[in-house]
Amino acid sequence: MPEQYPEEEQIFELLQSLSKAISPKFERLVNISPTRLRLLHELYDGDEISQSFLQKEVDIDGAAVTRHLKGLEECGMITRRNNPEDNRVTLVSLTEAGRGRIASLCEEKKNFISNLFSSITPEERTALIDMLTRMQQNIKQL
Amino acid sequence: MPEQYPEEEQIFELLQSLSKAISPKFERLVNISPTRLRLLHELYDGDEISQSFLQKEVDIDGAAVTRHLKGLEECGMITRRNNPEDNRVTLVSLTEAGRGRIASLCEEKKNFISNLFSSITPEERTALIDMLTRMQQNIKQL
DNA sequence: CATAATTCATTGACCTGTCAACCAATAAGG
DNA sequence: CCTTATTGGTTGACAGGTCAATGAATTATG
Repeated sequence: MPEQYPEEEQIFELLQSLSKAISPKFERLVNISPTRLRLLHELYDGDEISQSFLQKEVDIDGAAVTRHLKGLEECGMITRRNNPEDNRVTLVSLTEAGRGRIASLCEEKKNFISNLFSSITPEERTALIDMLTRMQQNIKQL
Repeated sequence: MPEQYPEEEQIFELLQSLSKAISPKFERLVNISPTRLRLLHELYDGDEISQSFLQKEVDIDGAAVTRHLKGLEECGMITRRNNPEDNRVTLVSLTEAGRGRIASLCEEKKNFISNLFSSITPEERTALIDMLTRMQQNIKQL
C-alpha cells in the first residue's frame, strides 16, 4: 500500500493555504472584505432585512454581524431602525449611497472570481462543486 | 449566454464555508489547532529549529509564531534557547512530553483527514489537487 | 393574567491572524 | 574599524471571528 496519506494531507494543506490567500487578495482588489460584501449583497435584492436573518444567511456569529453593521452604518452604506411590530428586531437597509456603490463592488467580485477560476474547465467546475459538497457533508457528520 | 457566474460563485462560497467549517471541527476532534499541530510537526522530524525557519514552513506571521510558541512553552510541549552561535536566533525543540503527545495527535489528524476525504475517489483526489494548485497560481498572479 | 421561556441584539473577553515599530545582534562596505 | 544595512524576535494596535453573559421584548404556559 503505497503512501496513502500524503495525498490527502496535500489537499488539506492546499485547501487551507488557498483560502488563506483568497481573503486578502479579495479585499485588496474588490476594496471590501468578503464578509461585508456578502452582507451588503443580501441587502441588495430585498428591502429591509432583520439582523438575525442576515446572520443566518451569512453564517457568522451575531456579534460579528453587529459590529460589521455598526461599521457599515458609520460608512453611510446602511441604515438601521427598530421594527415597530417587534421591538427586539432591528431592520437593516441600504442607503442610496450604499446601493450605488454595490453594483461596482459586485462587478469587481465577479472579475475576481472569474480570474480565480479562469483555468478551470466547466466539467471540472461541476466535479469540484460535487466534491466540495461531499466534503462539506463529511465534515458535518464529524 | 445562460448564467455564467452563479456556478463560480457557488464554488467560491463552498470553498469559504468549507474551510471555515474545518478548523473548529479539527480542533475539537484532534484537540489542538491546525496551526499548532503544524508547528509541532515541523519540530517532530528535525532537532532544534529556529523560529524564522518555523515561520517560513508554516507560513504565518512571525508575531503569531512567537505567541504560539509562548503558549506551547507554557504547556510544556517545547523549550526554547538562544543559539550561542548567533544570539539573534532562538532555537526551538520538543520536550520529551511534547514528543510523546505528538504521535497520537498526528494519528487523530490522519483520521480526521481520512474522514474528510472519505467519499472522494483517488482519481478525484488527483484532479482536486490539480485544480487547487491551478487556483493557487491564479491567485498568485492577481 | 403572571410567570417562565425564548428570541434578538449588544457587549466584553478571548483567540489567531495581520502590519508596523522597535531592539539587539550580526553582516557588509567604505 | 566604524557605520550602515539586514536579520530575528518581540511587542502593541488592529481586524474579524468565537463564546458567554446580559437586557429588553415577546411568546408560551400553568
